[in-house]
Amino acid sequence: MSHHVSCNDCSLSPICLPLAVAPAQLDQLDRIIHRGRPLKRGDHLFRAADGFDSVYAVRSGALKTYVVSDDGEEQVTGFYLPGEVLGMDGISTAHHVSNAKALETATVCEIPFSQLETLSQQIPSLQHHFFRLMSNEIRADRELHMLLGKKSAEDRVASLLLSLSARNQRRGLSDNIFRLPMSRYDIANYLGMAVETVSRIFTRFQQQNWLRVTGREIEILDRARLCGQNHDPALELTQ
Amino acid sequence: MSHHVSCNDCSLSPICLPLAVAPAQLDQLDRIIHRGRPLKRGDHLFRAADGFDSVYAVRSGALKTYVVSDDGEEQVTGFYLPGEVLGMDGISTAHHVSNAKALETATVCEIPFSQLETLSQQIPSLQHHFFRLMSNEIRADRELHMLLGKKSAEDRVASLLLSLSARNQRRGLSDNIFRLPMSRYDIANYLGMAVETVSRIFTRFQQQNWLRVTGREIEILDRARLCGQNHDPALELTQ
DNA sequence: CGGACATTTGATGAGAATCAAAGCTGGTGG
DNA sequence: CCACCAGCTTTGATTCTCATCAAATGTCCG
Repeated sequence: MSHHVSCNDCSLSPICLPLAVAPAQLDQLDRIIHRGRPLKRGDHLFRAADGFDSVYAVRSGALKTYVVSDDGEEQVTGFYLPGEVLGMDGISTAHHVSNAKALETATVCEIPFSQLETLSQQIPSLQHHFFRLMSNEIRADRELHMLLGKKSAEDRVASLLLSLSARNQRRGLSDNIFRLPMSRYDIANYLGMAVETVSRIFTRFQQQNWLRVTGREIEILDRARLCGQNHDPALELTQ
Repeated sequence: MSHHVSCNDCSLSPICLPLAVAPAQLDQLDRIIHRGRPLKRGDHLFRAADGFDSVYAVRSGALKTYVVSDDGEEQVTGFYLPGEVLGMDGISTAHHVSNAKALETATVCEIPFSQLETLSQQIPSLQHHFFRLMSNEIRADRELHMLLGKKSAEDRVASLLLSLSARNQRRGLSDNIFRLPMSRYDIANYLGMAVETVSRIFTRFQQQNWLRVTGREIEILDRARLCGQNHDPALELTQ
């Protein structure tokens, strides 16, 4: 029980699980949470086929999840930043179905799921919040489905950048200047494209002055264009 | 309260929500469920931006869900067959985020969500089952992510056929001969490809004797090949 | 029977993957 | 503290899968 920071002291509590729990009951939640030692870049938090016991909230750093197909291909399925919860895809199978790997030094809070279920029986708002969390994950997946099914490579990259931007803002950080925790490979894989294409798109965005890119440092210069993208036929004529 | 069939009498109960509820408590679940009048092909069960009140279990027929992007493009996000639950993506937003439309005459059971939450407080196995249902949806989305991100058009079509086959089997129907409830357009849209490509792939599968296709009637002739797909380089040489 | 829509087939083209190779970076150890 | 190396990133050339365009055919339903 080394790194004992209670939810009370955690700066993420307004956007993390405590959000759903009245101050009077926060201790109950706090008691079931384990704070692990930091993960180093490349360390696995869990692997597919590990028994499923817990979900995890990111406290610092960043992780990715990925699945591996029968023929050995990896598919990055998500990026997780501080305040976000991962591991929920294992609930239905008693074992994890994806792998979770630290993209950089990271700390997580472990939340044993059966205890969380018990606690949810006593705290309706916690049950509700957890349903919402999972629902949110499903909703995001629907949007991703649209992105992968219907959108161009440029749209996909823009969309990921805007998502990261919004999530930074949610944590009270700058939404215009931030650092990508993941490699171009991870971005490409997540978005279903080749690394080279991601790289070229960063270059193109930069030439158009929509973005300033220095390695993994990103500055968004023209959010409107990045949102709208170039699909508006009227727009194209005026350029 | 017209079409009153209780869960007790429903042939789907072994694969639907009642699966999670002890016989003694089934009445409680039964009482909160509304059985609506049948939907005709093309009718909407709900639309994005409708208030979210309920989730729905399919009793007969089939539905699709879809989202519409800012620029008006539709993306089919799922197909729902008897015994399956839809609408869970609306939990987190208080309104639905997708649209649900009947692909053919269909009946559904409406399950008011707040009552389901209350009941879940009393029946732990129901809470657990619902977590599992949502987790399952997330897991399926991860697999779809892989499909859209990494797999060829042929793989995608094969994979959808196998999924429908498995879901038919789960309902006690034939897993080799079944009818597609959706159009080629819906298949193409769901899988992120053009109608013409879907059509060509059906033709190709048929020429290889992996499949017999008559309109929407499907017969799977060579399941192994359909699963394995054509990634085996040795195989390609011999053809 | 007719018409709208669904499906199939063919020809062409575009976007992005792949192949190839040259910088760049950051972490490690001397 | 700096040099080195593996892995990351960029850029260019070529290829290929699949989208798009066009049009014929089929099918279901009123």
